[in-house]
Order: sequence, then structure tokens, then C-alpha cells
Amino acid sequence: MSLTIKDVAKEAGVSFATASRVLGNYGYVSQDKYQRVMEAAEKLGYRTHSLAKSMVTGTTKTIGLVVGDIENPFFAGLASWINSTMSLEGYTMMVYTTDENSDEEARGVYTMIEKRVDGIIIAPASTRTYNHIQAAKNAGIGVVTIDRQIPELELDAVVVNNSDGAFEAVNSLIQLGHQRIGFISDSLDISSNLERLDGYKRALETAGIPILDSLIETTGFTILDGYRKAVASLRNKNHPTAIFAANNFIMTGLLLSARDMGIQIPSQISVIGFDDMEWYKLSTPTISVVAQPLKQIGQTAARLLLKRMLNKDRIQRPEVVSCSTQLILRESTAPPGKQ
Amino acid sequence: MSLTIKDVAKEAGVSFATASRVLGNYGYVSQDKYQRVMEAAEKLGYRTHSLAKSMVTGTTKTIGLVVGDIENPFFAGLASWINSTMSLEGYTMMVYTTDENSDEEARGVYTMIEKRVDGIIIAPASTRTYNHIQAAKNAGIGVVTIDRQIPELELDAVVVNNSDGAFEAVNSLIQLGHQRIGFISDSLDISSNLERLDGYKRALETAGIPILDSLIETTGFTILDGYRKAVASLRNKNHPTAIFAANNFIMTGLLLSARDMGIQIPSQISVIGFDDMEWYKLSTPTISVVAQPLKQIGQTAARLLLKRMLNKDRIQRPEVVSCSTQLILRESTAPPGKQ
DNA sequence: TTGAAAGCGCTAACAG
DNA sequence: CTGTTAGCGCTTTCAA
Repeated sequence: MSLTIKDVAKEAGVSFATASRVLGNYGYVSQDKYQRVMEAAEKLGYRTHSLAKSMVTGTTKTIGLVVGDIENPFFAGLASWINSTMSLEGYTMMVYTTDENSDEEARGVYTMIEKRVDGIIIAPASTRTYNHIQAAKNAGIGVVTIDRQIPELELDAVVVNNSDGAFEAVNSLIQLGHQRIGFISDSLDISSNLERLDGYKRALETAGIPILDSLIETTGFTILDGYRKAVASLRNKNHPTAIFAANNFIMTGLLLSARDMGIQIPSQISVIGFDDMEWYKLSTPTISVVAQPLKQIGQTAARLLLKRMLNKDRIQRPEVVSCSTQLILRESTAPPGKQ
Repeated sequence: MSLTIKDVAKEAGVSFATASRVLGNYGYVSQDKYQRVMEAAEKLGYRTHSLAKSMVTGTTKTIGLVVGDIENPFFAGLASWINSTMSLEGYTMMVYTTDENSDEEARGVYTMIEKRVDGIIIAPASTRTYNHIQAAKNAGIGVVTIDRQIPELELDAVVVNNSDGAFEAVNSLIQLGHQRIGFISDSLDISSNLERLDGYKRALETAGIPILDSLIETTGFTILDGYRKAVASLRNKNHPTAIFAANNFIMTGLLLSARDMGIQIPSQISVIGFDDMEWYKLSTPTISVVAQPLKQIGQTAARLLLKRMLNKDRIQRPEVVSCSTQLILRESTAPPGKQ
């Protein structure tokens, strides 16, 4: 079918091994034969068979990215930065989407183990379900978690100061005079959400405002989930005067629902989100938000992984990098209106 | 290092081949031995070595997706639909980002050939540079182009009726009374852009409006490129009364620039885009657009590829599927204001 | 420097 | 039904 080193060797009139040496760019080869092999390879249009090479070298130059939803601009942005960094080092990226479901995630990770990726960057869907990640680590695959952490596992991780970020956001609402502040996120199995909830609670506590379970809502990971939850919440005439949306999809759903229900932002309700979007500057009102440094997060994760893969054999202490968020106040947050 | 079928076979007390049969799920094996092997595999935590398997079966159950920019929601959306469809059939997806650059694209495609993917879905950056795609095809890899076409190559393709979509958009502007209508897109090497330009021209021609080269602008593929080009265009006091933005990133750049320059939409300038975004309904004004059926495009591309890979050996005529766009008029288009 | 030969982990005939 | 054996295409000793 496709041509092999043997074909090239025959064409060049050298031994199989010699051809392999020049094509693989290692060992000693005379100028003359080098030349001949290169020409033969060029003429025949030879392409190496990475799989065969990987079988013997034990490395695939491939990494896996495992995230909840590649359609979410947050993950798409991370993917882009990770990819551009890894690409420079000769790595190709495999992407697996989990829908924030641990079973699916496990399936993805086991697939990557079987395909022998050199490393995995993962945003684990749960803090508690991680046998598959442990298995990857045991298989000698470099693992770094991103956006989230698994405390029980000693893993490299890149996160942001979720709790502080959420604290600042909620506190800004409190400073504006809000008392009934809602919280909406997707699953609390996700460590970053849990930390954001923690920041939310700390802000209220610090201000002496009681924490009401009825104001804390969780839902799925899609825009539609956020929309539905927001509609349910806003339908209540006694709804909060402000809402903290723990991620960009929740925020989008929230904005869509406010629009559909004819509720004005910020006069009738203030909203603040987590993770900035380009279009937040284009909506009316513009959206206040806790911004995350996507570039820094993505590149750092890639570098940690590179370092771990490079020193595969040596023992390395896990490294956790925490990036800072930035509070950006725009027009969607204002003092509570008179009812 | 990692354990192999031999280890499992030894543990189960059967031959290497028998263990392979049960683990690979083929051939005849007695209940008893099947049981023993499964238990041994479970106990040891055996995972197959896909690379070795692929070496002999000649298939990797992996496909490659080659697009300009995974961060662009258009491609991210396609990637998501493609992935969900392929995933059901047991395929994993490799993603390669080209920055709409043919050299980079060639590098990506050759990498995928070497890694022996079973198929490639690609949005080619150029209509004219395609040796690498030809090479993939020759290597027996299934190829389908998406969003774009390469006329010279006989390839499966999924596209939309770009020309008609653009025609409708521009025509809607003309019906509102616009005469000076601008066109902004990224590279015209991209077939879909060329077709959209064609639709733009046809609409003007049909209305008897002269086509001015000065109103046709092209730029790079990022939001920033769109922004800069729009600023340059709007700075001219004799700027068009309406602009057709040929993709979502150009539109975002355009909106950002209008905002920064204090130009009101639609009173001072009308804008209409190509490819709908969720947030177009949330901006002020809401954005008129030619919407593309992402789900249909992505799923169709995946199905075409599946079909082609399934009938790898048989000769199949290339299949080109064209999906319809939908004109959605919102608030960003209105009759030209009085100057 | 070069070539011969072993072997990575697996599937797939081919005998038994 | 089960075991033996020959490769898949490549890198890497080991001798020459």
C-alpha cells in the first residue's frame, strides 16, 4: 500500500538501516548516502509511519485535551493557547469533549491512554471521580488539570483565584447596596464553581448578610440550562436584586431570559459574570465581569505539561499555578432600583 | 513498563492468542477461558495498545479536523457537531489550527498523514494550494472539505449557498434604499468568501448599482483585523451607508469600531453579517445576519466522511452537499439616515 | 560508517 | 476451540 523505508532504501541503493538513519536523522551517515536517500525519499514522496516509530520510541508527540465543551469560548480560547504553545514543540492535540460528565470523561481519558498520548490537559468534571486520571498518571502520562483541581491527586494544575474573584464581584454588588444577591452556576462537583460559591458566601458573611439557600442555584452546563434556571428565578416576583453568574454560558442564558421577560438591566436587576467575552462590551448594557487571563492559563498549562513530559523519569513535585482574575465593572451593575 | 496481552495471558493461564481473541473480541473462545481472561485483565488493569493494534489493522479510529481558528465560534460549533457524531462511531478527533495559512495547513495535513488518521475534515485556506490534500487522498485517507471547496480536486464537500445568501443580504440593504454598500471579508483565497463577494456583486448588478472596488475590502481572519479595517473604512467621512461583513469575526470587529468611533447603528450606518451568533440577539441594536445551519453542516460532513471511510476500497463519486442559509433581519439594518 | 537482526504489542492466518 | 508463528514499519543494539 503505502511506501516504507525499505522502498526508499532500495531506490537509493543503500541498506534499510542506513535509510532509516538519514530519514530519522540520527547516527552516522556519509554525505554521499545521505544525499542519495534524501533524493529517493523526495522522489517517491515518502512519509514516515508515526505509529511504527512511536511503537519503538515510546512517544507519540501527541497530547490530549479533555474539556467539558469545546463550543464554550472559555474552553475554545484555552484550547487555542494550549495548541499554539504545544505546536511549537512539535505536538499535535487530540480533543475530547465530556459534556461535564464523569463517565464520558473516563471514556475519553482511557481512549487517550490506549492511544498512548504523551500528556493530558484536563478540566475534570468532578472532584471525586478520578480513577481514570490516576490510571493515566500511573501509565506514565503527564497530566495537568486546568481551571479545576483534584485535591486528592498530586497533579500539576493551573487555576485562578476563584474564591477571591467571586468575593470581589459579590462585594461590589454589596457596596452598591444589594442585599438579596443570587448565585447561579453549573455543577458544584466542579471545583472552580465550588470555590466561586465560597467567595460568594464569604462576601455575604463579611457584610453580615445572611446566606439563603433559596438564592443559590445550580444547573447544567449549556446556555439553555442557564436560560431555564434564570427564567425560573426571575419569574418569582420576589427575585434577587442582583445575580452573580458563575460562568459565561450561565450569563448568556441569564441575559437572554431577562430580555425575554422584559426585565431591565441594571434598573430592575444587576448582573455580574465570571469570565469576560469580547461581546460583553457590545451588549446594552455592557456586562460587568470577573475576567480570567486565558492566554496565561493556557500557556502555563502547556509549559507545565512540557516540563513534566521532559522530565518523565525524574520525580517532580506537583506544581500548582494560580493566576489572578480582574474585576471589570461595566454598566450591568448599579444600585438596586426602587421597586 | 506497561503491561501487555502476554501478561494477561500468563495471569489467566491461557495462550497469548487466546487472550488476544477475547480482549480483541473476535474469533471463538470458550466461556471458561473468556471469563478467566477478562478477570485477569480487570485485575491487572490492562489497557490495549492502540498503536500496535493500528499497525496491523491499518486503521486508527482517529480523524483529523483542520480549520483556520478553533477559537472562532463558527469552527468551534462545527467541531462540536462533527465530534459528537464521530464519537458515537468510536472515532477520536485530532485538531489542527492553520491560522488560514496554507503552509501551516500543509504541515498539519502531513502530520495527520504520518499519524495515519482514517479521515480528514478540512476547511482549506486556499483554492489553489492543495498538494497536501491530494497527498492525503492518495494515501487512502478520506477527505471532506467543509465550508469551502477546492474545485480542482474531486472531494466530498459540505458548503452553504454562499452566493445566494450574500445576494439576499445585500439585496435587503438595497431594498431599504442603500446604494453605497461596503463589503469586508478575510482572504479571497477562501472559496466561501469569493462566493459571498460574488453574491454581493450580483445583488448590486441586478439593482443596476455600479460596483466600486473602493468599497470592497479584505483583511486577516482575526477580530482585530476586522476592527482595523472597519476603523480605516469608517474614518472616511464618505464611508458607505451600509456594510456587509462576510463573517462573524469581521462583524465583531466592525461593531467594536463603530462603538469606539461613536457611529450609531443603524441610524448612521447599517450592518449585516454572515453566520449567526447567540449574542447578536443581545446587542443593541440586534444584528441582522445570514444564518448558517452549523448542526446540519457538521453532522453532514461527519456522515460523508464515515461513508467514505466505510467504503474505502470501492470507488465513490465525490458528493457535494449544499445547505441553505437563512436571512434574519433584525435591528442593525434600516433605511439610510439623512446625513 | 554501514548492515543484519531483534523486537515494540498486537492481529491474523494456519495448523492442530 | 486453541496455540504457534509471521509480520505491521520502524529504531536500535551489535558486529563487521
